[in-house]
Amino acid sequence: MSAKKQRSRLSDVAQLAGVSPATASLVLNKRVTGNVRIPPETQERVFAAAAKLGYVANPVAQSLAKGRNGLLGVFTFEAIFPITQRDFYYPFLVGIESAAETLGYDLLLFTSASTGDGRRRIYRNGQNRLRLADGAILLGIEDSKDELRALVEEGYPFVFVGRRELPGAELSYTAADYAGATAALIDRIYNAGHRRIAYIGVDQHTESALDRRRGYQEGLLHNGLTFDEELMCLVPDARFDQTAMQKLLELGVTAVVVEIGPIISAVLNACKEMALDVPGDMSLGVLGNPFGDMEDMSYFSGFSIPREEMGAQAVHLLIRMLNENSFHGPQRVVLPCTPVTGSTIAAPRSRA
Amino acid sequence: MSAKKQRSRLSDVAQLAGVSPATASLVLNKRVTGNVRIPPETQERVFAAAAKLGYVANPVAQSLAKGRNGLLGVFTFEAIFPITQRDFYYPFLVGIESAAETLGYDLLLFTSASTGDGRRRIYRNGQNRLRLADGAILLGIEDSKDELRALVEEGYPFVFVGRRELPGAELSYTAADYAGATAALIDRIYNAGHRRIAYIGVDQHTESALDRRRGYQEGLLHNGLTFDEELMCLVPDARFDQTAMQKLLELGVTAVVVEIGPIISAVLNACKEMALDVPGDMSLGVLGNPFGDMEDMSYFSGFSIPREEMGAQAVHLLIRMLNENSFHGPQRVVLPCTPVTGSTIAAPRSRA
DNA sequence: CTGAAAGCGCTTACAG
DNA sequence: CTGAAAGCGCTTACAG
Repeated sequence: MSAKKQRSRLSDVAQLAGVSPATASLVLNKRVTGNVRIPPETQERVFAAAAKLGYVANPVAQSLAKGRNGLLGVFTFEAIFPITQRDFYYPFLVGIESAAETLGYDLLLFTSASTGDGRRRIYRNGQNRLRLADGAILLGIEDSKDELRALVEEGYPFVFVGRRELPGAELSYTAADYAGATAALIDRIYNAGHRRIAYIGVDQHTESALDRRRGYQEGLLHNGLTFDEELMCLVPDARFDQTAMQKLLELGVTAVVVEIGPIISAVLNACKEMALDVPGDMSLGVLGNPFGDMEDMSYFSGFSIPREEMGAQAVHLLIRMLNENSFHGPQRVVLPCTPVTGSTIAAPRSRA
Repeated sequence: MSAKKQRSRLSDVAQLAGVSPATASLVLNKRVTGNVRIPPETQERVFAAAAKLGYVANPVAQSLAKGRNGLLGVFTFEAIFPITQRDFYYPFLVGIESAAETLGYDLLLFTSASTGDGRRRIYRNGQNRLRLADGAILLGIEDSKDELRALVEEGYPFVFVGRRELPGAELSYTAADYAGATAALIDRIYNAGHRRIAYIGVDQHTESALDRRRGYQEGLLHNGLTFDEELMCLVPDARFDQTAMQKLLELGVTAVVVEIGPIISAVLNACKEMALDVPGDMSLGVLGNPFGDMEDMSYFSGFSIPREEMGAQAVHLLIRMLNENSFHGPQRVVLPCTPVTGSTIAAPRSRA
């Protein structure tokens, strides 16, 4: 086995071709346009020398000299390929990868930033490792607002997949229009004949949850219904049980909209245990498509989240930001969700 | 919005602390051990200066100076996050990611190398883009032997996930022991009472297919059965039909082992159409677990491929190669497969 | 104990 | 048309 060959450098090529490194660089990077004019025969010599030496530019050196390297970072606050919830990042990554491929960028996955507890950190002893890439796409549920804020303050270009708001520091993101989609779902439920529509969610206040709740209220208002605090049902964990359902029934509820996640199972279980037929006795709207769900054959009525598109748009946004010379403020894209017909919404048995 | 802040450099920190860049570098990188001795108060000043300026080292410059960058490349010959066959790379990536995380490396996904036809190339106009990373993990079905050979000749450190043989150029890989697992499966089928065991596969000659066929022959021999050319059934695409099955029955076959892929469905269909009970009339061994299959609840009897482990071991191997100063020849790891009991192997109805 | 200097391998104005 | 030079931001022997 031969020892590792000594890699040839630009200067080797230049020397062999009898030109300066500057000229070799120009030729090899095809910058011979406009004011720069190198005789074809000189160019030939450079190309021949490069070919003969098997020359390949050192991308790290190029990065340092040029100030950018064509790398797009991907940072997730949780392991990117989880074994348990394997579908979580997948659709986003499909979109990210395909956009990166189209635009000719490579992806840098930050996997080294483990904290040992399953979470990941952007800053490690003050160092922002993301800077290895020209900019980054961030994803994750358990994001750290502190780190995001530091990133914004540092002026590092990044796009979050999902709406994220930081008091006092605005960031760029691609998001799904949960509010609009939820309001539209309320419309559908209203049009099916329902007048008492409850909201069931978890006791958490992420941006996307807030959007859904806002959409719920807007949907009610829009249809001339009044928002009833008692119908807004936020439970810790997925603790929705028969008691809770009984209370809703007594309040005249004939339809519920439910956030995605384990809470859906809890609601279905409660219905089953109480012998409530879905959608006969209780219509059910789901506020997003569960992960891994094939939207075209979904049992649940609701809407699907454009996850791939969110990923792809994040890449486009980021690259646009990188190509701008000056900072134009945070960039945002809000994408519509697709209604999913499903079979869990029907007319109420008896109109209120 | 404030304009992007001017990033502070090491020299800024050094100046503010009243030391040379060299000293600042030493302190910041915690290289003050052994012969290097810097008074605590000086160190304090450096740290204070760095904190005050919000200094973050430029990883690109560090890479250039150090000669390596802590990046592990991941190159797939097909899109890494396929929409259709979404499970293909997934288990490997789980292993790769988790090993990279453990060992503190970041992953560089080469997504820019599209050829437009769904395939990807390592070399683009002579440039090996993989060199952005210190070394790379390669995966893929439709690998290009030419590119692999060029990579070996170039001395670029890489590990293939899956056995790959190149005449005249040896490469490093992690593989599953298909031969051993197949032979062991033949043992199980033999022990269930079968004496005429056919092999059904596709008309392709990948390394892993050859391994399985070799294992089949070894398994037969090992049990005192003779290899019968007629029982080796290699069909183009997944074209296994009733005619083919009929022929096997006439040859006295009571059990078949089948390569993974669409061919399994073809075999099952043929059985169904001919009203052959599995495993009553025909026992079935599957040579690997289909992608996305949960091995602990598999219907199919056979074995499962240690895909995650293959990915993780590839990372370990690669890093070992990178840390060696001299080249020690190709590194290889062959991992055992896990038997899967399943319910498609039973005693033949009538012993031959 | 710490600084000056060279070097990592490129690119990019700037001269001529 | 092309070269010499400076510079990208670090690290690492080498002196002292």
